[in-house]
Amino acid sequence: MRVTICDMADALGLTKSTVSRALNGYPDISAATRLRVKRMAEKLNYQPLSHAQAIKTGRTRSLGLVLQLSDHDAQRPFLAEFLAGLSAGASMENHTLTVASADNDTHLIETFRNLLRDGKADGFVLPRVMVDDLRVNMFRDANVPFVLYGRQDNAAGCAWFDVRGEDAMRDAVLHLAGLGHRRIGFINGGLIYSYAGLRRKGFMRGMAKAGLAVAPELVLENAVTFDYGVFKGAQLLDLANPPTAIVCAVDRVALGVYRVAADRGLQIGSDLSVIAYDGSQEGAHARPPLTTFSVDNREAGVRLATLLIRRVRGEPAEALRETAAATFSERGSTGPARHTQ
Amino acid sequence: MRVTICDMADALGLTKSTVSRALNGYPDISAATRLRVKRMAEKLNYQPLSHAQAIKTGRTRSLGLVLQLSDHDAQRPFLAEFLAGLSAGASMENHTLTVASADNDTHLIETFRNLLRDGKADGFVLPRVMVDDLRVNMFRDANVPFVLYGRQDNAAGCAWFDVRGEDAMRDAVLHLAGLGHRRIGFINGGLIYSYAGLRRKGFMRGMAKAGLAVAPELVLENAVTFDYGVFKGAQLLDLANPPTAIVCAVDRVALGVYRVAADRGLQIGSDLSVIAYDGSQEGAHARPPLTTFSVDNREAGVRLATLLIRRVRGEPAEALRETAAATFSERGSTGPARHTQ
DNA sequence: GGTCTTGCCAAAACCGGTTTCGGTCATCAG
DNA sequence: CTGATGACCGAAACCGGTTTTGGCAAGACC
Repeated sequence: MRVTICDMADALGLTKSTVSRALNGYPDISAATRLRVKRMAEKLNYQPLSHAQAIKTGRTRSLGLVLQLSDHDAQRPFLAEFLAGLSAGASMENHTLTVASADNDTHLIETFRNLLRDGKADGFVLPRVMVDDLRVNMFRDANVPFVLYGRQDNAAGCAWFDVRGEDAMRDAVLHLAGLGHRRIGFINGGLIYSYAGLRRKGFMRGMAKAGLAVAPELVLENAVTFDYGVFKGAQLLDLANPPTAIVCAVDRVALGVYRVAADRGLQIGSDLSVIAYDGSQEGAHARPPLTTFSVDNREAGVRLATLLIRRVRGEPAEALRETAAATFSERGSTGPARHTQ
Repeated sequence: MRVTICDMADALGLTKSTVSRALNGYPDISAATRLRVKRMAEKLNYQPLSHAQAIKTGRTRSLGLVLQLSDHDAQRPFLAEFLAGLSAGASMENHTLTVASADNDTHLIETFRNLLRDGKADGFVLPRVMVDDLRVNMFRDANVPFVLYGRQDNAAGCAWFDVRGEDAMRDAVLHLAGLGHRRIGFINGGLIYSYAGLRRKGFMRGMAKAGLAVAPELVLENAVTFDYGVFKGAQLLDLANPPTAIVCAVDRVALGVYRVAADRGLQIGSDLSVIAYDGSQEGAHARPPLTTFSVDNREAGVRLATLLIRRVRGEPAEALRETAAATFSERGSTGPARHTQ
């Protein structure tokens, strides 16, 4: 049987109200009693029943995550790691993770509303932040705690964790420039996502730092899948003066570029250098293995969970913002530029 | 504000006890009153607060899923679809999905226990069923509702949904035999998992049905990843009399075989035929696209959720068993046998 | 030495439900 | 006409917590 607050009260010779207030840090409990209660809780392994608390407090110690199915599947391979991190971070603070899904926008807000109304989530983790994000606007107005995996220009009320993709893109350019590449192409991700703007900026900064001019025809946008990689890659390689290296904002797109290169008889690594971003398994198994910037999605999950819990507990959003660096995984898809034109 | 049972009672001129019993189908409520109450619930959009109910009933209308991180990552690409199905199936019956994770076996049972003790899950979905499964033994003894994604020999008390991998393996063999292949290799998945035995049996049945003898050196086991595919694939192709076709129990392994074939200058589809199982994206993007048996993991999630809910509601496990067929996705990695030796 | 705080805890109400226990009324048999 | 029977619903207790209110004793103040 579970040990209840009444068991605690009996064991201590106190009333349950005193036990409750001792555990919740009310000021009218003497330090001695508080300590005695906490010790006993430890000893009996007492954990208040979250949904019994919830009926008064409204909070169930659970974090919400809603998967958007309409979303292209680029995120999916990373989902397991991300979830593992989220649930691990949550359970560190005795929270749990509630996962729901929605297939379109109306269903999405309905799902959020139901989870909130039924107290299934005290706050939400919002992955794949968009430039103009429905969810952010909703929660900001409704004063619901949330934390972003990604950043937002309209930052008021937003807590977040993000990996600095812009730095990765910059470093990718610098790495390629160091190998002698001067015509470097860029295939960006989906412009609706907030990461895309950052990564383009990073690419630009890298080019500037390397003293290279950006040829507008070498900068493409909105590629998020393998098929888009094929399409945009062809666009670049079919230019009269094609790039000798391509930076992709997303691993899968780079694999599309691999395909195009193969079709044209180009060897990745010698004829064409490619650097991408994500650190996916598929990239590691590609041939040659894809040089990329790896993102630790598990750690991201852990960070996001702890940030969200602190947010739920009332800390201001502005104090809950973290970023981390991606780690460069040099694997073999880059090489020195053939001809420095 | 939420509408509570008291609001309902007021609106109806009844007491909350009557409202509660009417909604829960107690027999001492007249049909007329019951109808009136249900109509009003509809009208006011009344939903009992699950954690308020839980404090008496012990059930929160939530399904549990614990991710095992120690597990190799073969399942991960499918996780998103699977989760989407689970949460969709759950929400169809007004349930939610609680996801946790564990990195080893002791942590695993502790995680399950905590979720149960805190009423975070009324029952569990158990993916990746093993031949000798700790979780199954635990829950069977403790009388905790659960449902398997996979089957169990020791079937007592087990409800399940599964895709008939054995039929797929059989059909794979028959397809290859139809193309003239006579030396057909088989690379099975992890023997600790219950699916492996079934798939081997399916392969054997296919061979028998095609009138082909099984060469023991052509049947390998325990390959679950790309790297294993490389290893076992090499083992087969380095034989003095190598197979002209290989059936793989897992897509990723087939991709390893692709690699080995490429290293030996063999064209997949003409020099070597390959059929696998899973229906992964990576397989579809491989070159040539991998012929495989696709599994609808989303649908599996939906089915499992509904089965588990019925199990929680008290239906006997034996009545809650379903299987489905995988769908053959012919994509280009098979071809007629070169030489019928 | 009486009153006024203050510190500390008990008592009781409450949260939104479920469940047990009675009580009323119509019906029906004797 | 009376007593028993059932159908139906209200009253109240309960679940495991939180929060408000109340009260007592010790110390501070004048």
